[in-house]
Amino acid sequence: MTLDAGQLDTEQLDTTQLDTNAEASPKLGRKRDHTRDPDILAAALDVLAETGYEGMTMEMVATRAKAGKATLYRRWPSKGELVIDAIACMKHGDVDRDGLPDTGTLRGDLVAMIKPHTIEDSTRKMRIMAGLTSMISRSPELAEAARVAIVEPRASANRILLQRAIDRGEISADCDIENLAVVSQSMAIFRVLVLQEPVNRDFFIGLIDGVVLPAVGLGRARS
Amino acid sequence: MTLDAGQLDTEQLDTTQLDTNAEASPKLGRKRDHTRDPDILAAALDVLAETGYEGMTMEMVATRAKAGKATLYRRWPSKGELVIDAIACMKHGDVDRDGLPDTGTLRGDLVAMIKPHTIEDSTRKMRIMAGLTSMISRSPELAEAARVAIVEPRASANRILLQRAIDRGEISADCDIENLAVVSQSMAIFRVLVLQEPVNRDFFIGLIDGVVLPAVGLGRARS
DNA sequence: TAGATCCGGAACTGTTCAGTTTCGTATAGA
DNA sequence: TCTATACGAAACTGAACAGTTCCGGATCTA
Repeated sequence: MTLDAGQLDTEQLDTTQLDTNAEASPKLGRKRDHTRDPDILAAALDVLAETGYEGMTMEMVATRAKAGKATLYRRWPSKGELVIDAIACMKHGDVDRDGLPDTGTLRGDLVAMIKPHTIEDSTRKMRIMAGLTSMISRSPELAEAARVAIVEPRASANRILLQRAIDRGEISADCDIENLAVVSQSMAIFRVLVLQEPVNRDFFIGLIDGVVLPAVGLGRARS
Repeated sequence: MTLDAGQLDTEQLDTTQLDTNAEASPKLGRKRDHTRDPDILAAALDVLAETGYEGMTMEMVATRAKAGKATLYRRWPSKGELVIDAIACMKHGDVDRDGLPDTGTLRGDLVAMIKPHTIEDSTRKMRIMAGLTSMISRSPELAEAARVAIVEPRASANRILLQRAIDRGEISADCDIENLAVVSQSMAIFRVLVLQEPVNRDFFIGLIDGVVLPAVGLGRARS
């Protein structure tokens, strides 16, 4: 069993090494770039999404990244740390207020969030999440990395949209922002993980019109 | 890797064997009871909840059930089938209409569903679910078994309560029953799996008052 | 071109675990 | 009591895989 990623006292080393290597020792025969890192991390995420943590082997990651296993271990001390790093380095999408849609209505904003790109991205993240679940309960670092990289970005976007709707007087100020901000993610993970059904545009629209908007006093339950 | 449970053409054999063994061959020196089955299945669920599918070893299950590994393999052809059987044989709680609370209000009914026993049971099921996720995407039988034993009972209970509320005119008939019936489960799994936070009475009450009731036109968003 | 360094590939080690086999024992029916 | 059978325990087999080691070639600097 590989509980190894569980209790690490060395997780500090990771970032430390990264910084050090990137800046120091320019005297040598070659830049100590770790040029292959992005390829390897991307490969790790791919394999993770496809096979899950337990099904993922270092061989698979190496092969997919056209690298040698040795290269992986030169850079990360274990499979667990590689995965944590891969999650942490995920490009965690749109968090900035100004990049968010602002259509004037909550429904407009929520619907505007559903772009093909977003659905694709979301599905991939759900799959990665699914692949992580067994490990998450054993590794606090991994749980935190996943929360920051996958859950928070979308949750905080939703929080902002809801708050704007409150500010403009569109919805009541005492609605349950915290829960509502993660409803769609929860339902999406449930759908992918448990029901094995696709998460598509219709699903999200149905959620907005059937749950979120009614829950803030807009939509069908009032009409 | 143990994808074994994936494509089985023999899952019929399971129940067939059960029935056959229970009734046939009373000629022998001992009833062919498979007396140890319940202990073993219970042990399997325990280990599953604690360590997940990948972490669970046949040794653990045998030890916990005070049985030998050989006994397990005499009864089930593989680890995958044992797990499927364990899930399928789970006592899937209150599904009958008459056992459900009927307090006269939707809120009363939903709150009445939250008994300490239910929370405990729910938490255990969430953990088992968490332990299954990696395998669910590879085994349709397992996915189906989990849906029937874990998801459906509660979802259909919620559907009934919502329908009753509609019938008595308490809530609008065009509310999104299908989605609302799985909101609390989705959020609970999300909370356990991803956020690693406890699922307790307050959480469920918060969900009822902050999401479900507002979404059907009752509760804070209307008041 | 020479020297240092990084990389990919491939062979290797050790462990874990699913599944098997064997054996001594307990038990229920004749 | 005798006999057939199910059982627990323990040893065993074989495969998969994390992590290591070694080497030959590529690439950059001087």
